Amino acid sequence: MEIELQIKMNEKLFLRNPEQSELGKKIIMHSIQLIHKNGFESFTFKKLAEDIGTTEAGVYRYFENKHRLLIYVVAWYWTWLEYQVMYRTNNINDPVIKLKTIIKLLATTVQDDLSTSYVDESLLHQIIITEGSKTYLTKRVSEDNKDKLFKPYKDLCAHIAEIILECNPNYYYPKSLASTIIEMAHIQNFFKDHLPSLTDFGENKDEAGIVAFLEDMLFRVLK
Amino acid sequence: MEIELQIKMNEKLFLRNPEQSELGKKIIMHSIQLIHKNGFESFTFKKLAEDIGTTEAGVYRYFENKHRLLIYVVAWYWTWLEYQVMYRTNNINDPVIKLKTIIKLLATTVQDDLSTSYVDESLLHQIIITEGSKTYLTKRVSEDNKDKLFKPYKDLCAHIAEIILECNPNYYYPKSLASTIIEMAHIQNFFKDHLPSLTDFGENKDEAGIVAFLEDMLFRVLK
DNA sequence: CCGAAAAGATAGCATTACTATCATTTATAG
DNA sequence: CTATAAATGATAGTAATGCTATCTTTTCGG
Repeated sequence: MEIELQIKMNEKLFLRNPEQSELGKKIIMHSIQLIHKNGFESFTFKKLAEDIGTTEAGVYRYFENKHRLLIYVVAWYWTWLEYQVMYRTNNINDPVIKLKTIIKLLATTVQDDLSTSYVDESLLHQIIITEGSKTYLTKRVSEDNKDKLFKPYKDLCAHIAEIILECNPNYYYPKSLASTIIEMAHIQNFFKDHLPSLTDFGENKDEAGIVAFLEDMLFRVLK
Repeated sequence: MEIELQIKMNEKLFLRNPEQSELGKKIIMHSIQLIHKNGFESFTFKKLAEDIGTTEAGVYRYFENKHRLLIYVVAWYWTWLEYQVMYRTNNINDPVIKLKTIIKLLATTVQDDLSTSYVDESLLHQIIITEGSKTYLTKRVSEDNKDKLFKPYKDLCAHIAEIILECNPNYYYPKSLASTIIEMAHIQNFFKDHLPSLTDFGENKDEAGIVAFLEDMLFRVLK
């Protein structure tokens, strides 16, 4: 039996639900490819439409603008990752093992999850690393936050903070430590590939060093 | 005697040196104000020119484009901060006190330094928090890095890494820990103000909580 | 098979991100 | 003090971007 993983997205993120039509899924799929390839700055609805074989107006029927689309795919990723976290830490009691699992999920290139046919999670992971913070580093952040556009990220952060408290109930900054781990899993990855002198990891090495660094940091802090 | 602090900038950052003319200084000053006010995305050379009372073409004579101008002001800030760090940790022997001083400089709203007349460092600090990472989160990062545009940031990071090693010569990830402290000083500030549930600091509180969190983290890691 | 919804096709418009040109002002060297 | 080079101002123009509008055709559900 094949199982399609359906992720329910905040309705404010789109004008028409892209999961409910072929064109919508194409928009998501090709957006991920194009943003990954050329970066978010040079990504336009015109180029996307040409890539898909539809028109600019067609894309605008699904998303208000490219920033909303970015928030959509990023929120999709966080929701998917939260699901992965739940799935893989289910039945585990030791919070230390849970946290190690989470760090690996955050910092390691995910393999494409076949149960979500039109989303390539490994490309998406790269997009999150480079473009993820651009979703909130705007003048609109407070309005977007009121519309709950960042809820998946915040949920994951809260979830990690809880496990941190399981590990050490007296630790004073669980949420900041959680957001630090999340952000650093990405930033250290970016630095490793593009500005390696800001890290202790060689450029050609894989993410194992980052995982080791984050684990070391996290568990030293939680002692 | 008045002392003007002159910061020598990488020549690749500009077409004509903005420090050497009135118009150039106005460009820097008003850029900082405009980017701070409306955000980098809505900042254009047209608006800047109108603000100053010159023309778009006039601004283009100094900077290739707005991204270069952003890198310029961000690099300026890092150079200036490195100077502050040197100045304030000079004569201090204890690396713990040095690191505490640095954390305070990184995370706390700086007061406007009068020895740099056309730059408002407190506005600049806010810009670094919100826009700083956009300087390198691009497809051009490697070319820009080859042109040494990020050298001031990297120098500061290396400097902090050295002090970390003074603190604990056996610590294995000094550079990654340094970049983590730098980045988190900003990101936790942004989260505190705009997405407070990702932190343990109330929105109306000052940066003292962030300083405490970073110190706690850093010295637990370095034990 | 009908009506509604979605998609396609095309047009248009204000803004952005530049480049080019030429006239005028300002600085500076002889 | 003038010649002249450099910097600035003024204006124009162009391709791309970020949309909105409208009208037609296709698709789909009842």
